[in-house]
Amino acid sequence: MPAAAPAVEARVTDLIREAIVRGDYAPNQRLIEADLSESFSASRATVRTALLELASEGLVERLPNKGSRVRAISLDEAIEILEVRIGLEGLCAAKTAEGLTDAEAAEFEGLRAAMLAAVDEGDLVEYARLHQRLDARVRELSRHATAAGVLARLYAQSIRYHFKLASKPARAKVSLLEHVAIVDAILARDPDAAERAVRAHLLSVIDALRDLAA
Amino acid sequence: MPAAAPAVEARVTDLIREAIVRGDYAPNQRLIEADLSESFSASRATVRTALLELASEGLVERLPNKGSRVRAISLDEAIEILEVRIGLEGLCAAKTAEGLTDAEAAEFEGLRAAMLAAVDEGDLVEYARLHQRLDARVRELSRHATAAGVLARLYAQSIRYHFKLASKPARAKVSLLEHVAIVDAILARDPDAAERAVRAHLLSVIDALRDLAA
DNA sequence: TCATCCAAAATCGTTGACAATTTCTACCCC
DNA sequence: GGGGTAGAAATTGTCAACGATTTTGGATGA
Repeated sequence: MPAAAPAVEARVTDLIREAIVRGDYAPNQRLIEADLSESFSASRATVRTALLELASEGLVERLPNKGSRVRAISLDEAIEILEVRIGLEGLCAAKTAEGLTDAEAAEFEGLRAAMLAAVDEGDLVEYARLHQRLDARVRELSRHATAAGVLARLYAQSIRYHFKLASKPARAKVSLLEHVAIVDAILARDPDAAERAVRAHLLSVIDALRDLAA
Repeated sequence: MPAAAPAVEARVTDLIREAIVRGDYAPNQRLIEADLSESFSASRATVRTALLELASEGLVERLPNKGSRVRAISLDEAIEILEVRIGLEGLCAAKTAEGLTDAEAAEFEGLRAAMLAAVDEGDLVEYARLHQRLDARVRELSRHATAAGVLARLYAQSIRYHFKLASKPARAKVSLLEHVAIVDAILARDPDAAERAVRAHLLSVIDALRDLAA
């Protein structure tokens, strides 16, 4: 049996999603089915399916009989997404703190040390990678499929704003302290403190985003 | 122009969704494209698109090369959904309390009176209708499209459990008090109190659901 | 009896073509 | 010259057919 090639459909969806997230297609740019069909050498129906899927993820906007376009996330929407994330990531952090195993605790200690080192060395890219990994692990270890699923979607939508924030050096120091507080609360196995720490962090991100716009 | 007939695609999606929510198709029942195609007299491609859409809403489960089935929401999942709703509905209630106009306040006072009357008369069906309307209005008036969108999806998924709870007469009295508390907090234009009231209510629903299973 | 294998049926995935709708363009009339 | 209009071009929506994959049922042999 040849190494189980993934369905074309799923593959095309991923390719288009990556292209959007990477910024190959500008916000509000029209996505014409026939063009994508040629670009990715897939049938138009396959592309159509992919666009449908991406529309449900919030990355693409579909107007009946008028085609698809890359959905532009406004600053207001980005803030809305962060507000929703307060509730969801707070929940995940609390659950993670509640059910933390010793092995998981060790992993978080490692991440905390690595984040501190990265910021100390001024390596913003590495720090961004690490704190994304921290967020992802908190979501996974919460074992809360519903919250994790919703968060994954929201995250993809607002990725553009993540880049903008991550490029501000002054932001890293604030962000670091907040993330350390989150890790500390989880390591203390204190669900309430973890939820509060997440809330504080995301409120701070909202403020930073507002400043960025002003 | 003739009253803008909706696209067949959207119509079929709605029909299948209603059939699932109404319970015409049992959980885990296989949904065969060819059969649905005949039932709704639409092409298989249209049905396929509809199933894809419903899968993204969480109502249908799609296994690659193995077809679609009505997704069965386990009790654990229903509880997860309620946990997520705490964060989201709490947010909506806070926003609604924050920006409440006098006209909206009058509407909530009317709903509160109607709910009290319905439970007093033992009309459980009317009470269920009213408190669903209350929830919906809180979502709408929060003007938080992101939270409202996520909530709409989660609500459709867990509708089966709503029915189960709504049919317990003893539950109505508890539920009524909690909803009155929510309305009171909103009318007082106190965001924090509204969020706490929503949290208390949903935690109580989680308990009730656990009892139901035991 | 039971496990194994193979063929046939059922079902999904993909494609190309056609129909319906929207958008663009050139033209005409005022 | 401006505005509206008919027709053409571009694009999406729908369909039926073909190919690929999975499941089913029964025949075979130990």
